Amino acid sequence: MAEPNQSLPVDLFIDLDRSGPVPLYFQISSRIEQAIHDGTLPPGSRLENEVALGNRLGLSRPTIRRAIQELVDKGLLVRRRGIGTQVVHGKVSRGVELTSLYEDLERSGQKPDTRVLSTEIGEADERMAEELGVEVGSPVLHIKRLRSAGGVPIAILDNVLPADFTDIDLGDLSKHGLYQLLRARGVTMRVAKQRIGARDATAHEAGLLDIPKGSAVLTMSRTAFDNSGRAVEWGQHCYRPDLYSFEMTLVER
Amino acid sequence: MAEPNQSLPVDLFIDLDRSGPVPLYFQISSRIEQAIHDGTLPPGSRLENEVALGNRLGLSRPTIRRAIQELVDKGLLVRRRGIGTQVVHGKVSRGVELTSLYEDLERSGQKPDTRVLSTEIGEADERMAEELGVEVGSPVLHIKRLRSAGGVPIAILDNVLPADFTDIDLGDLSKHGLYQLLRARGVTMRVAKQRIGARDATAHEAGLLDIPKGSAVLTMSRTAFDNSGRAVEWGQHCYRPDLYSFEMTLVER
DNA sequence: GAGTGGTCTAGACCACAGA
DNA sequence: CTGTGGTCTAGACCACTCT
Repeated sequence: MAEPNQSLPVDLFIDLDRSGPVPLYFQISSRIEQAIHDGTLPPGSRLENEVALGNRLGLSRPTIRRAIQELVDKGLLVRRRGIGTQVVHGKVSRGVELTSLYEDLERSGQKPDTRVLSTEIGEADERMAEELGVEVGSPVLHIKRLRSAGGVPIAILDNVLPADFTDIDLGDLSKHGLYQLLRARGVTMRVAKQRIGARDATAHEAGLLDIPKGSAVLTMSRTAFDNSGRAVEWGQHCYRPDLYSFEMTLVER
Repeated sequence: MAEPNQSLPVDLFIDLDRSGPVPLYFQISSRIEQAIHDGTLPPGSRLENEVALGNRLGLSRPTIRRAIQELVDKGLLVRRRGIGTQVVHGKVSRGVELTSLYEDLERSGQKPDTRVLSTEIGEADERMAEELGVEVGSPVLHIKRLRSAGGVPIAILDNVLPADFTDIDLGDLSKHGLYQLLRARGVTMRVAKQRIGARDATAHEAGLLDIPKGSAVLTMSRTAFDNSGRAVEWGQHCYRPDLYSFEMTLVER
């Protein structure tokens, strides 16, 4: 009863698109992920071994391996040498991908809303210079926003951007996310380093977030880098802890 | 000045061990990581292209690719098609691997210390059953601990383990970490799903953590799975926010 | 011994960026 | 056009787990 299922065929492996832009390994991993989410591959069940899967699909083993590895990295599958590949137990099957309650609100029809508190072009102080990797005193764009959903305040967003972005269209900030605007300018985020913590809210923060003075806020500070490795944004955010949390999956490497 | 360095040779690629148990791609990625941390490869500098690197080291391209990919996943390198591979800017080079201030304390000589508050073998309630993937009413081991460093309380740890571990040696809990004990029993953690949040401390928690009643605590709840995909542990922890935070690196996939 | 994943090779063609 | 990373093939040998 420890290993309830033998290897499953998973018939849904027809119609691979070899000419389109979608990589084969991605097509495979998507199909397997779908099979896990809809219960075709229940928790604990074993996958076919890599070689057999490759033969049956007419693909080479490295391609199959990469497809499976994608799902191992996502925390959906577990592999053991000499044993095989199994689906992870737990309510993994659905809903665990969400990163925050904010997205829950967004999905449930609550429209996110942003109020720009202030924008200012100033000079980088020591801390900003360090975080962004620029010279002290170089021009930076400092943005403070209040993010709400369904009329309820959720987070205070404090961001600093290097000189290149001082000409950003500030009017768009109330309509689009900062990352959305940067992407529209051709910037693609690739790496972010962040720290999550907590502290008591200041009186000002408590007022903005509509919570009792001195109660807890969840904090996150993050520096993001684009695809050339250059710092693009440094943000210090604080969230209403009853409306926001961070969810993640860790995989042993 | 945007691209300050051309590709660097990085001479330190001799003495590869082809017979030992350490994979070649790991030997390569370790050497590159070392070169980044000691400044041989400064932020923004470009690596040699994959083919040239492979030829010079006498390795195939897939092996080189895998080595580089390891560091891309760690957030140390960034790749662009048609451009090349570059070292990420920022103080990335060192010190960002630490996961928490707790480890800072540990490194600075403050010995971590654990006090077992209570251990109890009980029946799984609905929540525990759901998190651990066991039947409601099945036996579970419930452990509560207080973790300190240098005599200062840092975290309250509340853990629930399934039936298999009810015979764990509870005396060891004050001397070793829970994960350490599980590993000694042959259990290897592979996947963990966790949620980080914040809230006001209860009076009881405030007393244990030696903080003012009602001030903020950082919370983390986690379910861990072993290499067969089975849930092994469910924990609900709360931390003193002035002594603990979570640091992580995100990479766009 | 049989079956599995882990590693590695030596090529190939393609998509994209820049001069 | 050249140079780069992204994908893919068709094999090979090894280490590990279980029977």
